[in-house]
Amino acid sequence: MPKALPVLDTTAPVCCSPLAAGPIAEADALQIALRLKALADPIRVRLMSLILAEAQTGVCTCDLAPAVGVTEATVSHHLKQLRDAGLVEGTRKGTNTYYRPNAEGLGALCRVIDPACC
Amino acid sequence: MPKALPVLDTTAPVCCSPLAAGPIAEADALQIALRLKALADPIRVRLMSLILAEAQTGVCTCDLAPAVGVTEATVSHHLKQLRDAGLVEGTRKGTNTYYRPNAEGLGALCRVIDPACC
DNA sequence: CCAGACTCTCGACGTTTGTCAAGCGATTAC
DNA sequence: GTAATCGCTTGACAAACGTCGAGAGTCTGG
Repeated sequence: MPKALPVLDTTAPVCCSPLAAGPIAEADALQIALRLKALADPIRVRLMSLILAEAQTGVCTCDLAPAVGVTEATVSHHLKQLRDAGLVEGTRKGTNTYYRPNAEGLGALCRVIDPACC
Repeated sequence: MPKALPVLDTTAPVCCSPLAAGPIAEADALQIALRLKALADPIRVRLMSLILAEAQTGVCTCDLAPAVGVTEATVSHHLKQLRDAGLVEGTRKGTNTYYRPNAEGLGALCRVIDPACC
Protein backbone atom coordinates (compact mmCIF):
# COMPACT_ATOMS: atom_id res chain seq x y z
CA MET A 1 0.00 0.00 0.00
CA PRO A 2 2.40 2.70 -1.09
CA LYS A 3 -0.46 5.10 -1.54
CA ALA A 4 -0.99 7.49 1.33
CA LEU A 5 -4.45 7.62 2.77
CA PRO A 6 -5.50 11.28 2.78
CA VAL A 7 -8.36 10.77 5.21
CA LEU A 8 -11.91 11.24 4.15
CA ASP A 9 -13.23 14.62 3.13
CA THR A 10 -16.59 14.53 4.86
CA THR A 11 -17.47 17.98 3.62
CA ALA A 12 -17.71 16.69 0.08
CA PRO A 13 -21.24 15.93 -1.14
CA VAL A 14 -20.72 12.21 -0.61
CA CYS A 15 -19.91 11.68 -4.23
CA CYS A 16 -19.84 12.11 -7.86
CA SER A 17 -21.53 10.02 -10.51
CA PRO A 18 -22.42 6.34 -10.47
CA LEU A 19 -19.66 3.83 -11.11
CA ALA A 20 -21.33 2.64 -14.25
CA ALA A 21 -21.29 6.07 -15.85
CA GLY A 22 -17.87 5.43 -17.30
CA PRO A 23 -14.23 5.40 -16.18
CA ILE A 24 -13.94 7.18 -12.86
CA ALA A 25 -11.30 9.66 -11.72
CA GLU A 26 -8.56 8.47 -9.43
CA ALA A 27 -9.54 10.89 -6.65
CA ASP A 28 -13.21 9.92 -6.82
CA ALA A 29 -12.30 6.25 -6.64
CA LEU A 30 -10.38 6.97 -3.47
CA GLN A 31 -13.34 8.72 -1.86
CA ILE A 32 -15.66 5.85 -2.70
CA ALA A 33 -13.16 3.26 -1.52
CA LEU A 34 -12.69 5.03 1.81
CA ARG A 35 -16.41 5.07 2.49
CA LEU A 36 -16.81 1.46 1.49
CA LYS A 37 -13.89 0.52 3.71
CA ALA A 38 -15.64 2.20 6.61
CA LEU A 39 -18.39 -0.40 6.31
CA ALA A 40 -16.24 -3.32 5.18
CA ASP A 41 -15.83 -4.98 8.56
CA PRO A 42 -18.11 -7.52 10.26
CA ILE A 43 -18.22 -5.58 13.52
CA ARG A 44 -19.07 -2.33 11.77
CA VAL A 45 -21.77 -4.01 9.69
CA ARG A 46 -23.36 -5.28 12.88
CA LEU A 47 -23.02 -1.91 14.56
CA MET A 48 -24.70 -0.31 11.58
CA SER A 49 -27.59 -2.76 11.71
CA LEU A 50 -27.99 -2.19 15.46
CA ILE A 51 -27.98 1.56 14.97
CA LEU A 52 -30.48 1.30 12.14
CA ALA A 53 -32.72 -0.85 14.30
CA GLU A 54 -32.94 1.96 16.86
CA ALA A 55 -32.94 4.86 14.46
CA GLN A 56 -35.58 6.71 16.46
CA THR A 57 -34.12 6.52 19.95
CA GLY A 58 -30.43 6.17 19.14
CA VAL A 59 -28.00 3.77 20.80
CA CYS A 60 -25.11 4.51 23.16
CA THR A 61 -21.64 2.99 23.08
CA CYS A 62 -22.13 1.13 26.35
CA ASP A 63 -25.05 -0.80 24.86
CA LEU A 64 -23.29 -1.54 21.58
CA ALA A 65 -20.13 -3.00 23.12
CA PRO A 66 -21.72 -6.05 24.78
CA ALA A 67 -24.03 -6.52 21.78
CA VAL A 68 -21.13 -7.15 19.41
CA GLY A 69 -18.78 -8.69 21.96
CA VAL A 70 -15.79 -6.36 21.93
CA THR A 71 -14.32 -3.75 24.24
CA GLU A 72 -15.86 -0.31 24.44
CA ALA A 73 -12.58 1.10 23.23
CA THR A 74 -12.84 -1.02 20.11
CA VAL A 75 -16.45 0.00 19.56
CA SER A 76 -15.45 3.62 19.92
CA HIS A 77 -12.77 3.09 17.33
CA HIS A 78 -15.24 1.55 14.88
CA LEU A 79 -17.83 4.24 15.50
CA LYS A 80 -15.24 6.85 14.68
CA GLN A 81 -14.72 5.24 11.29
CA LEU A 82 -18.43 5.23 10.61
CA ARG A 83 -18.72 8.82 11.78
CA ASP A 84 -15.82 9.98 9.63
CA ALA A 85 -17.42 8.30 6.63
CA GLY A 86 -20.68 10.12 7.26
CA LEU A 87 -22.65 6.93 7.80
CA VAL A 88 -23.71 7.64 11.39
CA GLU A 89 -24.04 10.64 13.65
CA GLY A 90 -23.39 10.82 17.38
CA THR A 91 -24.92 13.33 19.78
CA ARG A 92 -23.80 13.62 23.36
CA LYS A 93 -26.45 13.61 26.09
CA GLY A 94 -25.07 13.69 29.59
CA THR A 95 -22.38 11.05 29.90
CA ASN A 96 -23.77 9.03 27.04
CA THR A 97 -23.33 9.46 23.30
CA TYR A 98 -26.29 8.37 21.21
CA TYR A 99 -25.70 7.25 17.66
CA ARG A 100 -28.15 7.50 14.80
CA PRO A 101 -27.86 6.43 11.17
CA ASN A 102 -27.19 8.97 8.45
CA ALA A 103 -29.59 7.82 5.76
CA GLU A 104 -28.13 10.21 3.23
CA GLY A 105 -24.66 8.72 3.55
CA LEU A 106 -25.88 5.17 3.08
CA GLY A 107 -28.13 6.14 0.19
CA ALA A 108 -25.40 7.97 -1.63
CA LEU A 109 -23.04 5.03 -1.30
CA CYS A 110 -25.65 2.74 -2.77
CA ARG A 111 -26.42 5.11 -5.60
CA VAL A 112 -22.76 5.09 -6.61
CA ILE A 113 -22.20 1.36 -6.71
CA ASP A 114 -25.39 0.09 -8.29
CA PRO A 115 -25.98 0.85 -11.97
CA ALA A 116 -29.67 -0.06 -11.85
CA CYS A 117 -30.57 1.39 -8.49
CA CYS A 118 -32.54 4.54 -7.61
CA MET B 1 -7.86 -8.98 13.67
CA PRO B 2 -8.08 -12.14 15.70
CA LYS B 3 -11.02 -13.30 13.65
CA ALA B 4 -10.19 -15.79 10.98
CA LEU B 5 -11.40 -15.01 7.50
CA PRO B 6 -13.33 -18.04 6.26
CA VAL B 7 -13.23 -16.95 2.65
CA LEU B 8 -16.36 -15.94 0.83
CA ASP B 9 -19.08 -18.44 0.11
CA THR B 10 -19.90 -17.48 -3.43
CA THR B 11 -22.53 -20.15 -3.71
CA ALA B 12 -24.72 -18.31 -1.23
CA PRO B 13 -27.49 -16.20 -2.80
CA VAL B 14 -25.51 -13.02 -2.25
CA CYS B 15 -27.36 -12.26 0.92
CA CYS B 16 -30.04 -12.12 3.42
CA SER B 17 -32.21 -9.19 4.41
CA PRO B 18 -31.44 -5.48 4.34
CA LEU B 19 -29.28 -4.06 7.09
CA ALA B 20 -32.12 -1.88 8.30
CA ALA B 21 -34.42 -4.83 8.90
CA GLY B 22 -33.10 -5.21 12.42
CA PRO B 23 -30.05 -6.67 14.19
CA ILE B 24 -28.17 -8.91 11.82
CA ALA B 25 -26.64 -12.31 12.49
CA GLU B 26 -22.91 -12.55 12.98
CA ALA B 27 -22.43 -14.85 10.00
CA ASP B 28 -24.47 -12.62 7.69
CA ALA B 29 -22.47 -9.60 8.77
CA LEU B 30 -19.32 -11.43 7.79
CA GLN B 31 -20.65 -12.24 4.33
CA ILE B 32 -21.64 -8.62 3.73
CA ALA B 33 -18.35 -7.31 5.05
CA LEU B 34 -16.35 -9.63 2.81
CA ARG B 35 -18.19 -8.46 -0.28
CA LEU B 36 -17.85 -4.81 0.69
CA LYS B 37 -14.15 -5.33 1.35
CA ALA B 38 -13.79 -6.70 -2.15
CA LEU B 39 -14.78 -3.29 -3.49
CA ALA B 40 -13.20 -1.18 -0.74
CA ASP B 41 -9.97 -0.34 -2.55
CA PRO B 42 -9.29 2.54 -4.93
CA ILE B 43 -7.78 0.28 -7.59
CA ARG B 44 -10.69 -2.13 -7.45
CA VAL B 45 -13.21 0.71 -7.64
CA ARG B 46 -11.50 1.94 -10.78
CA LEU B 47 -11.32 -1.56 -12.23
CA MET B 48 -15.02 -1.96 -11.58
CA SER B 49 -15.82 1.30 -13.33
CA LEU B 50 -13.66 0.33 -16.30
CA ILE B 51 -15.33 -3.06 -16.53
CA LEU B 52 -18.77 -1.48 -16.25
CA ALA B 53 -17.87 0.95 -19.01
CA GLU B 54 -17.23 -1.95 -21.37
CA ALA B 55 -19.95 -4.25 -20.13
CA GLN B 56 -20.85 -5.31 -23.67
CA THR B 57 -17.44 -6.23 -25.06
CA GLY B 58 -15.58 -7.08 -21.85
CA VAL B 59 -12.05 -6.02 -20.95
CA CYS B 60 -8.88 -8.09 -20.69
CA THR B 61 -6.24 -7.91 -17.97
CA CYS B 62 -3.60 -6.53 -20.29
CA ASP B 63 -5.77 -3.48 -20.99
CA LEU B 64 -6.68 -2.92 -17.37
CA ALA B 65 -3.14 -2.93 -15.98
CA PRO B 66 -1.88 0.18 -17.79
CA ALA B 67 -5.22 1.92 -17.25
CA VAL B 68 -4.87 1.83 -13.47
CA GLY B 69 -1.09 2.04 -13.34
CA VAL B 70 -0.08 -1.17 -11.57
CA THR B 71 1.53 -4.46 -12.55
CA GLU B 72 -0.50 -7.12 -14.31
CA ALA B 73 0.17 -9.39 -11.37
CA THR B 74 -1.47 -6.87 -9.07
CA VAL B 75 -4.44 -6.44 -11.39
CA SER B 76 -4.85 -10.19 -11.49
CA HIS B 77 -4.84 -10.26 -7.71
CA HIS B 78 -7.52 -7.56 -7.52
CA LEU B 79 -9.66 -9.21 -10.18
CA LYS B 80 -9.58 -12.41 -8.19
CA GLN B 81 -11.03 -10.58 -5.22
CA LEU B 82 -13.80 -9.13 -7.36
CA ARG B 83 -14.43 -12.53 -8.91
CA ASP B 84 -14.58 -14.29 -5.55
CA ALA B 85 -17.06 -11.68 -4.33
CA GLY B 86 -19.28 -12.31 -7.34
CA LEU B 87 -18.97 -8.77 -8.61
CA VAL B 88 -17.37 -9.60 -11.95
CA GLU B 89 -17.06 -12.62 -14.22
CA GLY B 90 -14.12 -13.60 -16.36
CA THR B 91 -14.27 -15.75 -19.48
CA ARG B 92 -11.19 -17.00 -21.25
CA LYS B 93 -10.98 -16.48 -24.99
CA GLY B 94 -7.74 -17.61 -26.54
CA THR B 95 -4.90 -16.23 -24.49
CA ASN B 96 -6.99 -13.37 -23.14
CA THR B 97 -9.46 -13.32 -20.26
CA TYR B 98 -12.36 -10.92 -20.73
CA TYR B 99 -14.06 -9.52 -17.66
CA ARG B 100 -17.68 -8.43 -17.42
CA PRO B 101 -19.66 -6.99 -14.52
CA ASN B 102 -22.06 -9.14 -12.55
CA ALA B 103 -25.01 -6.80 -12.20
CA GLU B 104 -26.74 -9.13 -9.79
CA GLY B 105 -23.85 -9.02 -7.34
CA LEU B 106 -23.67 -5.25 -7.33
CA GLY B 107 -27.42 -4.88 -7.06
CA ALA B 108 -27.68 -7.28 -4.14
CA LEU B 109 -24.93 -5.47 -2.28
CA CYS B 110 -26.75 -2.19 -2.72
CA ARG B 111 -30.06 -3.65 -1.66
CA VAL B 112 -28.50 -4.80 1.61
CA ILE B 113 -26.89 -1.56 2.63
CA ASP B 114 -29.52 0.99 1.72
CA PRO B 115 -32.73 1.08 3.72
CA ALA B 116 -34.58 3.24 1.21
CA CYS B 117 -33.30 1.66 -1.97
CA CYS B 118 -35.00 -0.69 -4.42
C1' DC C 1 7.55 -28.09 -32.74
C1' DC C 2 8.95 -23.69 -31.00
C1' DA C 3 8.83 -18.87 -29.90
C1' DG C 4 5.92 -15.46 -28.25
C1' DA C 5 1.97 -13.41 -25.72
C1' DC C 6 -1.33 -13.48 -21.94
C1' DT C 7 -2.71 -14.76 -17.38
C1' DC C 8 -2.26 -16.62 -12.94
C1' DT C 9 0.34 -18.21 -8.70
C1' DC C 10 3.93 -17.89 -5.30
C1' DG C 11 7.21 -15.57 -1.98
C1' DA C 12 8.67 -11.49 0.03
C1' DC C 13 8.41 -6.75 1.63
C1' DG C 14 6.38 -2.75 3.96
C1' DT C 15 2.08 -0.62 5.38
C1' DT C 16 -2.39 -0.64 7.30
C1' DT C 17 -5.82 -2.46 10.32
C1' DG C 18 -8.35 -4.51 14.40
C1' DT C 19 -7.87 -5.46 19.10
C1' DC C 20 -7.01 -4.66 23.87
C1' DA C 21 -5.19 -2.45 28.32
C1' DA C 22 -4.41 1.74 30.46
C1' DG C 23 -5.20 6.44 31.20
C1' DC C 24 -7.55 10.97 30.66
C1' DG C 25 -11.81 14.29 30.49
C1' DA C 26 -16.26 15.21 31.15
C1' DT C 27 -20.64 14.60 33.39
C1' DT C 28 -23.71 12.82 36.87
C1' DA C 29 -25.01 11.15 41.54
C1' DC C 30 -24.53 10.92 46.37
C1' DG D 1 -16.56 17.45 47.13
C1' DT D 2 -15.96 13.00 46.16
C1' DA D 3 -16.86 8.87 43.82
C1' DA D 4 -18.62 6.61 39.89
C1' DT D 5 -19.97 6.20 35.06
C1' DC D 6 -19.28 6.88 30.18
C1' DG D 7 -16.65 7.83 26.18
C1' DC D 8 -12.48 8.86 23.74
C1' DT D 9 -7.39 8.68 22.93
C1' DT D 10 -2.98 6.55 23.06
C1' DG D 11 0.41 2.89 22.68
C1' DA D 12 1.49 -1.72 21.51
C1' DC D 13 1.07 -6.03 19.17
C1' DA D 14 -0.51 -9.57 15.80
C1' DA D 15 -2.92 -10.41 11.56
C1' DA D 16 -4.22 -9.05 7.05
C1' DC D 17 -3.54 -6.37 2.86
C1' DG D 18 -1.41 -4.27 -1.44
C1' DT D 19 2.49 -4.36 -4.22
C1' DC D 20 6.02 -6.25 -6.97
C1' DG D 21 9.40 -9.67 -9.19
C1' DA D 22 9.99 -14.18 -10.77
C1' DG D 23 8.24 -18.26 -12.44
C1' DA D 24 4.76 -21.72 -14.23
C1' DG D 25 0.83 -22.85 -17.30
C1' DT D 26 -1.94 -22.07 -21.64
C1' DC D 27 -2.90 -20.83 -25.88
C1' DT D 28 -1.79 -18.88 -30.65
C1' DG D 29 0.94 -18.33 -34.83
C1' DG D 30 4.67 -19.42 -37.69
